[in-house]
Amino acid sequence: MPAKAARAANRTNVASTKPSARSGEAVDEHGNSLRKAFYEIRELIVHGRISPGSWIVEADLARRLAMSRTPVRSALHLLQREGYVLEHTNVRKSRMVVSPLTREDAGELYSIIGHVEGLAGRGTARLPKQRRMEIAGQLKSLNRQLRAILQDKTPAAGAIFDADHNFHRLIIESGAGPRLRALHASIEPQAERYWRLYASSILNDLHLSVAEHDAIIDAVVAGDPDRVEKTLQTNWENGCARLAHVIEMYGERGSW
Amino acid sequence: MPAKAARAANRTNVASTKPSARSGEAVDEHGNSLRKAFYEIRELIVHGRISPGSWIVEADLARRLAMSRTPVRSALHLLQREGYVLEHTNVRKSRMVVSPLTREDAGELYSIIGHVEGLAGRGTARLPKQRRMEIAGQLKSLNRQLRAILQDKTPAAGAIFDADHNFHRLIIESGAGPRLRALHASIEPQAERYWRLYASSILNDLHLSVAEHDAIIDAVVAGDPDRVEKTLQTNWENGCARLAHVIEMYGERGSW
DNA sequence: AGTATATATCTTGTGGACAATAATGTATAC
DNA sequence: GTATACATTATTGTCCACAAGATATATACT
Repeated sequence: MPAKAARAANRTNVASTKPSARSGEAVDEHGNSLRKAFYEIRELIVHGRISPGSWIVEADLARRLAMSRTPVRSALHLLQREGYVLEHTNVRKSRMVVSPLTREDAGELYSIIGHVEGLAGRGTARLPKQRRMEIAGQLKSLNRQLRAILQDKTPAAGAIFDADHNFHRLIIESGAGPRLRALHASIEPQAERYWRLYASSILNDLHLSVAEHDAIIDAVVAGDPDRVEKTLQTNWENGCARLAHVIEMYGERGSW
Repeated sequence: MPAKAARAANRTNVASTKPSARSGEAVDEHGNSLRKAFYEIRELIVHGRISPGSWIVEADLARRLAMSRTPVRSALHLLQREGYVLEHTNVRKSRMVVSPLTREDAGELYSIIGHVEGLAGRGTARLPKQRRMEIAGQLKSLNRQLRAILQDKTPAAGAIFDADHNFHRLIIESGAGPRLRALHASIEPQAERYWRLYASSILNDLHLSVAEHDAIIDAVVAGDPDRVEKTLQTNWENGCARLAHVIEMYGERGSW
């Protein structure tokens, strides 16, 4: 009776092979699996290591992340709620797939981000003048960086992304409250998915975005909430248009 | 495939003695616990049955909802990410509390909702004329309802809330894509928390909101995205101001 | 009494067992 | 050869046991 034996063994807690942390090792500490699962899976999706539209199996991910299904499962639910993953709508049994990348979705996503950042930008614009100048200085520096990278004959997509990302992040950090910040943090990486996939094709148009950044900086200096909001929205809107063009050319991913 | 072997061995399973569903009973079906937990807990929080700032214990909730801790736990994580619940930031051990209601949070929340709805409103404003007129008709009807209720000498807070809610929901449904809709669905109930708590004190000022609705309707009829967005934002902004006043008077809940 | 330490208790975090359901494959009847 | 019933496998959903951390309580010592 293997089953009974196994069960009994279980209960008496022979405990076998304790995973207890050894002396010096930087072992995964207890209590971080869910976080880890969330960020790692998100990373996998954002970086396209799991392709859009593909089929997710909890057990596979669990094995890959060297943990049990429990935290993986929770992480997937979080990711679902945030839009990284879709639930293939069978009643009472959720089949999860990586959200596909489509032109339509990109449009909605970008406009949401534009508005969220626009709202944050209003906050930034209302800061005291001194603080605003300080921020404008940093923004200028970041934009200079961006320009410099773009002038390279072989610009590294990663570096460009980081600079652009930092530019926008600075605005969020300085002008948004906790809620808005969380919202941005949950949505923004989804734009990165599109960026990464089509980056190479967008690079040529990127000087346009840099120019738009200048307009944003001017508006921050002026301390004009409406203008900051507007210029930010425009930046995302145009970014979306540039992206849409590329998607049109190369096709969507994972939607079939 | 070692997994397979293990599974096969497992399968001896004598077990039974099962809580299997009886013939006719409307037994809770397998596969809906998480959903149920999420909505029920959210409901408890929104309705104030668990007071703001109070201390959540997974096991208690699990007992209350007649299920195990697992789905409750997942639901709490979702609610945390959406802002209904806060993690008392001890590293690697999350103590969860119901988010307190504060003036500051209300401000941020309302402005986010205003902008989200504003964006949806832009979508509504861009619909073909015929559809817009149809929607405007329904909006007018809802606003008439609202006016009627307000004229009662003993207006029922619930009815008012529902009418107002439907008004805004119609705009979302008609003008927002799936992402924006989901976003709204996750944020909006949090405004309801404030509403429910301070409802009685706001009732007097509510005719102002009704007037603002008229401006929204006009803008929809005109098909002017900027104006629809603006009027919606104004509606929420003013709502927030009215609320802030009351919070100032009666104090915050759960922040100490 | 007051403080510090040990102990008990409560709560959360994770893994894994099992149950339920969907998908797939196989055999059988016709 | 096809279609239907049946068996098998793959995968998700829930529960429970136990471990790790906190918090509260009791005890010892000065």
